[in-house]
Amino acid sequence: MSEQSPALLCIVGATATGKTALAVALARRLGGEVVSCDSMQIYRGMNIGTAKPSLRERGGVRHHMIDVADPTESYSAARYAEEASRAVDDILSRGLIPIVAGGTGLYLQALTHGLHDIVEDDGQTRAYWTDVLNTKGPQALYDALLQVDPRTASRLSVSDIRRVMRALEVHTLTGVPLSERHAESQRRAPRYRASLLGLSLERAVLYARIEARVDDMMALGLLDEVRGLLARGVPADSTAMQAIGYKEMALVLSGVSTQEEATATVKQSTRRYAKRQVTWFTRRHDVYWLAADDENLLDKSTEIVGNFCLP
RNA sequence: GGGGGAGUUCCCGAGUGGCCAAAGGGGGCAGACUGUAAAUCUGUUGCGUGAUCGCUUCGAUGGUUCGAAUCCGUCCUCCCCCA
Repeated sequence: MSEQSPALLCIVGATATGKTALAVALARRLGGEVVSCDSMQIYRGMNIGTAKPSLRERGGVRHHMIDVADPTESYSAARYAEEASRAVDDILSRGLIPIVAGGTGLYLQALTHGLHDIVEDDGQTRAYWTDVLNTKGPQALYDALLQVDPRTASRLSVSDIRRVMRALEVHTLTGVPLSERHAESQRRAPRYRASLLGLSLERAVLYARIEARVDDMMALGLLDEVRGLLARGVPADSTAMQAIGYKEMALVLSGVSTQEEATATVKQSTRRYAKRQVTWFTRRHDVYWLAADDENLLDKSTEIVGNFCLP
């Protein structure tokens, strides 16, 4: 057992701030490989709408955790943590520097700190609680949680059905309240000593970039990409099809909305998503923020990486 | 030219004399987040940094009334019908 967990450089920030480009540039300069941390770029065939870096954009740098799942599967944070850490360790073992880049906060946390121990769904538990929800309603579900795990219940809202449900599942499956499992997992040492480099952008600039990017996606044929996915049998209610840009295009294809309306919705949803990302990463106080549009971004980040991030 | 209807807070839209700074929805802003996370959820949203307080607001203006977004007059704008 090594005395301390390995250092891990992570580039975070809202969508459209240039995380990938910086990661690639740093990888080339420092001799590294990129590990994507994006819950949607993992899906094969979802390229345009996820702004998946093209081969050209990858600049000859090897990328991991992209195209690792089929859109018909539903992925998870735990699976990401598992597979991504394998990739990271592999890169380290080859003497290279892994550079994690991405905006999915939960996935990053799962990778660097781990989740509480994995709980396999036995195929019945979720069905049971879903039935309770359907027959007795959300309040009954919440009350049930209140009985077995008041601590978790108290921080959740009755209408936060997903989390209430999950907490109940965990308890049913393990007999241990989720709150206790959280506390346990927090006591464990993080898997990596993550150094976070955050790319920030003035809100108006960020939003303008987002709008331009969505227009580009439309011009590149996002609608056709979605048409192809659906034709290939990707269910409209799959996790993958909940991605911003995809669910909206699906509505266009089914005649529910016009392309103009859908495009506007995509822009709006992306702005909100970006804001949530900002909130997520701002909460962490260990992020070293840099202006994404700084002329000397690469030099500055190289310097910071040298000073703080690498052993 | 005649008849009818409508103008409400960023938007849509309730509200027909006091309990209305004004329902609800949208949007905006802020926050949360441990196996769906580009998902899901929460709070807030006229001004006065807070207020059981004050001020300004419901097309404009003038009235009625102890009191008006709500009633009356006039004007402006929009829509529909008849000519």
